[in-house]
Amino acid sequence: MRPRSRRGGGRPTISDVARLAGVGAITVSRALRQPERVSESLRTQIERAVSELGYVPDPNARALASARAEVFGVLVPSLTNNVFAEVVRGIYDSLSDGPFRVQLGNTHYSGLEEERLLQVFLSQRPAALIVSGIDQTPTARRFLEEADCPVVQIMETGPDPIDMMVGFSHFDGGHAATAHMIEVGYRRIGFLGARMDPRSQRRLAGYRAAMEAAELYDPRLVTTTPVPSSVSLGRDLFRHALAKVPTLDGVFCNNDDLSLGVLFECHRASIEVPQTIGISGFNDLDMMQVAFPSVTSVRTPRYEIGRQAVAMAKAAISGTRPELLTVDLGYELKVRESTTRPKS
Amino acid sequence: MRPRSRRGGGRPTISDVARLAGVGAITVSRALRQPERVSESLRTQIERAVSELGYVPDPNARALASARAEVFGVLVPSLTNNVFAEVVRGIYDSLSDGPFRVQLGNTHYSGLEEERLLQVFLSQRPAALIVSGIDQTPTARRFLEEADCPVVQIMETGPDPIDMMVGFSHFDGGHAATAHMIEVGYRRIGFLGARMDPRSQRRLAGYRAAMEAAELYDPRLVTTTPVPSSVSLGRDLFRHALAKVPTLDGVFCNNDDLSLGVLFECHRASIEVPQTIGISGFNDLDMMQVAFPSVTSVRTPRYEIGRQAVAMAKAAISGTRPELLTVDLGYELKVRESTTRPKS
DNA sequence: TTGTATGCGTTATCAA
DNA sequence: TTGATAACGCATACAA
Repeated sequence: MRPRSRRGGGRPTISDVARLAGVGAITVSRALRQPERVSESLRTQIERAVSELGYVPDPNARALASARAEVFGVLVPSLTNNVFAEVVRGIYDSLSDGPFRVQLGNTHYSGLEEERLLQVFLSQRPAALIVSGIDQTPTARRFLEEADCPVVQIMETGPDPIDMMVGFSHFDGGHAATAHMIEVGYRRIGFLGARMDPRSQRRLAGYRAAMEAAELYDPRLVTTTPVPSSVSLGRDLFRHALAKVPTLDGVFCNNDDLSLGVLFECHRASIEVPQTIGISGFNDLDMMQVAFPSVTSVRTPRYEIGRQAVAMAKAAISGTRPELLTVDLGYELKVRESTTRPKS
Repeated sequence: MRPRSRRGGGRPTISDVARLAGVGAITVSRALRQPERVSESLRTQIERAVSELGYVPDPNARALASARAEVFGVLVPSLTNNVFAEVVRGIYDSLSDGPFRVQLGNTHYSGLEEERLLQVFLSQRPAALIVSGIDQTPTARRFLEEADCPVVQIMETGPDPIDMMVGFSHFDGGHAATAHMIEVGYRRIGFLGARMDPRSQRRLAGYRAAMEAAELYDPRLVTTTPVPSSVSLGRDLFRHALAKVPTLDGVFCNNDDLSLGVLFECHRASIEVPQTIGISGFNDLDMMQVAFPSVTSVRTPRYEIGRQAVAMAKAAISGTRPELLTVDLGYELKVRESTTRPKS
């Protein structure tokens, strides 16, 4: 029985490995992190000793000694919103094979909460930070600028990046969906929006630009609420919109929860889709193509955003900063049955 | 300019605070963790020094010195499945006000992956571990038993807990939904199941028990696949089931993605719900009550499971182990339009 | 209630 | 290529 130290739980340490392999502790450390800088004979001995003892490095000690934790700090506004769940999944999938852990924070769409979490994250000296959106508070932005690690802003692209960016244009996405509806003949197209965070605002701006270009814009067509999005809210907003504008012949929804709510309400009220009302959504959840009628939506590359953000951060960590610091992954308008009708 | 140490990034340390406050470092340490054990005068001075310097404790150094990281390790099989996203949200919400961080791991429904992640997590000496399900591999179970921290198994309850448990009976939930459908007059009730993880299996067992009790069980009524669940898969499974058993008059779906797929397919194929086909789901996603027709489902307390798991772990950490080591949070059958029809 | 000495497990530094 | 030494920043043990 090897003697147990006073406080440790008796787990083998790097010294135990060194002793068993007959080398210095620092050589073990190197063999683990930069195998190519250790002679093959020693490396083999060390590997044997490691597996014999079942040695696992202590990440805390490692972080303390190297002044750098192998942690990616990730800040998202919601954990349950499928969009961010997919982003987070992309991040985890890209990180699972390496040494990096993930530190996830839920800002609840609050800038102050983001500041607070940033401070907590920073205290660990993370290897990289991934934050959602481009509208950080001045304080949060300062934290990020002084962070001494790669920073990736995700979901959107825009001018004046803190460091790196991966996303797409919400304005363009909103514009494309709206322009499509106009193109196929809808005229009184309402905008339904919940939460109205900065990205929702830009989708609305895209909608408005398209409507104004066609001289169809009417403020009464816009129905928004700061309330968090949900399917039931989609139903409610639609009812409001219809009450306000009985001649409504289409809706562009801020996201697919809302569009699903609209679809169900149309069924319930026997409103024909796409004949009487056309529906476009945003994000293109899996179910939109299965719905009946299938729902037109703007497909957003959320999983890919997570992967790309990690790839860029990893590159920056390893010294080779990506040539492109801002990556626009685009979107794709998926035209489906809910907006398929003869031009009128 | 205070002299910067060789490696540190120049952040103030506990010694800096101690010097400024004119006390020993250990007193600062105590003032931060156990304020009541430090005299009020010193405490005030220390607090002033802390905020003046902008001191934030280094969690890595703290973990190293105390042989205990303020981290909750959380293992879930999926990040995007709304059920687990809600559980995770409950966990984060319960932990956001304290010193604990969350270390999240995605096992992808793989026992081996769970073992691997457990080893990674354990290397940090977490304050507590929360794992999904009660069917850990023998190796994973051994890791957990030797973990030297509170362990909570979530989602299900069952005999032989490793330590603590929070969940509900999936068998009972499946039984209740099926019994309800039988009760209101459905006879040829199919079971649709995807993924078929252990919890799905137990829902199936509940279905089978109810069907057998009514002498309605027929193996041809059961349609399952190991493929991950999705709305489109619900549609496909339903088509298969209908092809196999044309007399089908109802389906109990393993989860609400599937039931939504069934609902849409019924719309598309002009199959009347609930008259021709009755539908029951599982989990009761928000949208089920908005769907048309609204869908009967078994409501599961997933957010609450996350909160309760954290509460129990916190209690155990602070020495006061909960009197009840296994908590059954139950479920609730929500009867809606999709199974509302006169008895036949 | 407060402080001193020491150790936590690892890596950076510098020399061999 | 390898190793001895000294941090890293904090908490434990023990003494005052």
